[in-house]
Amino acid sequence: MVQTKAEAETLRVLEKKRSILDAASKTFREKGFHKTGMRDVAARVGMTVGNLYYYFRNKEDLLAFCQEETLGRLDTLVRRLDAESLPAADRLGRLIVGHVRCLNEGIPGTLAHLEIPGDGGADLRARRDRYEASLRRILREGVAEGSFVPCDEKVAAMAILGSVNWTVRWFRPDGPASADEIGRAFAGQLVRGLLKPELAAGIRPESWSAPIGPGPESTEVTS
Amino acid sequence: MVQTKAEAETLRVLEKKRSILDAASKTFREKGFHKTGMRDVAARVGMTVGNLYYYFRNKEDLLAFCQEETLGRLDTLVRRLDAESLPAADRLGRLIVGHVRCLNEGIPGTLAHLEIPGDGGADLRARRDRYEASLRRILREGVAEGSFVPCDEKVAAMAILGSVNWTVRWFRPDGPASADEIGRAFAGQLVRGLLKPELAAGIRPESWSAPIGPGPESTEVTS
DNA sequence: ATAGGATTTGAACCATGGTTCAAACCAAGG
DNA sequence: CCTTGGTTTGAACCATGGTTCAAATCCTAT
Repeated sequence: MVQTKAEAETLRVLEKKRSILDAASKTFREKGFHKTGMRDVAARVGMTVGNLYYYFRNKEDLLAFCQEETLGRLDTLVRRLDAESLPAADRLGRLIVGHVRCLNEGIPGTLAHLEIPGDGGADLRARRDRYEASLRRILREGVAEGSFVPCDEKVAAMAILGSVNWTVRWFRPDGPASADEIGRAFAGQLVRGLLKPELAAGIRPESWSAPIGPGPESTEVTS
Repeated sequence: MVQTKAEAETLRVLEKKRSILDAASKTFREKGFHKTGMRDVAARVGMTVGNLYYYFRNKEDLLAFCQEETLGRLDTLVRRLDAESLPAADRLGRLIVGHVRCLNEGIPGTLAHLEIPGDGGADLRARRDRYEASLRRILREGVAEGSFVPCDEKVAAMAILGSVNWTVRWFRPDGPASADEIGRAFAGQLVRGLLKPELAAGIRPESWSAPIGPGPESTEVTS
């Protein structure tokens, strides 16, 4: 039972870390990363500044874990899409809806994706690159299978990423439209922009509203 | 001739201000606004820190003028488009190409458009809103004239703005593609996403490469 | 209960970087 | 010349905010 005890300890700590990350994430989103002080985050969780540093090495770490969270969700999203083999248009549509939801939905809606990771974020950059590669692959396959209009998948990918990432700049949970609705609207518009005109009439953005799982359990919150 | 003398004085100052703004703009773009110090800007123009404050009140002012510069270009772009009455698809295409070029082309390619203006930037926010309103109007007219698929012009506008504004995050002048090429690719993709499928085959993004004038002379660089 | 480690505190530390300022400099004009 | 006002300097000022730390507190095991 030594294991259980140790794990109980760890769980307590893990929950604390998670609550801190929640507070940090929200505050980052509300005030922006630079305008957010450690003291702000501390106040939000109801602890003191110094105590934060018992759980996280520094501010950048806080940001890094937030980004990791989001990237984790995006990862599972991609993995899930790869599992079921759908035509490129549907996969892209689902990816876009899922992406918008990952960034804007749920409690720890993370703005962090916008911030540029510091030097310590080489790992994060790599994961982000991998995600972008997945997106480009979908586009390439769409062109290959003849449903997408021929185009430079790199540029097309940036257009799509711009649209979806930009949402964190203006989307508000209490606004008139939900993240899911925004996502479907975006997906319809963006997929239609890639599809060959004769196929464009057949898309059904309503069906692209994939369920978003919480981040993978495997997300390590170990500093 | 007293006027001439006074104006000569002013011109000297104006040039100095412009060179400072150039340096600031470039450095902001390279290192980001927050990572850029006044000392960096000063070093770039070849003057000392304190001297900057003889020409500009503070750092935020520097940012404000950079944004004003870009907004000025976008303004003239819109005005020019309104002059010649084209179908909505062509106007939107030209707007997109022009926007991408405004943000990424030429010497003072300004990243500032991304940064969120502080309290002093109410004026800037208003101008930006006006620009976005113009974009939405084009979309609305496109829907009205029956060439665009029915959609929420507000959401569609955000998708477009996201794509084009995001370019400042990844576009590099020495990269493989020019701002104009990127702009045309974006325009093709984004316009096609809005057009009714039966019309989508007829678009010519090549023709949307509008000439970009320098910012309007009326741009006041008076602090 | 009590020792020992985990946790929390609050204050202080300190680098960064925006900003100020008085003195020096450098024209032109008288 | 020498005065005047626009310009430049370099150092210092100082608030902000991330970070550290020794002491206090709490929890758990023996």
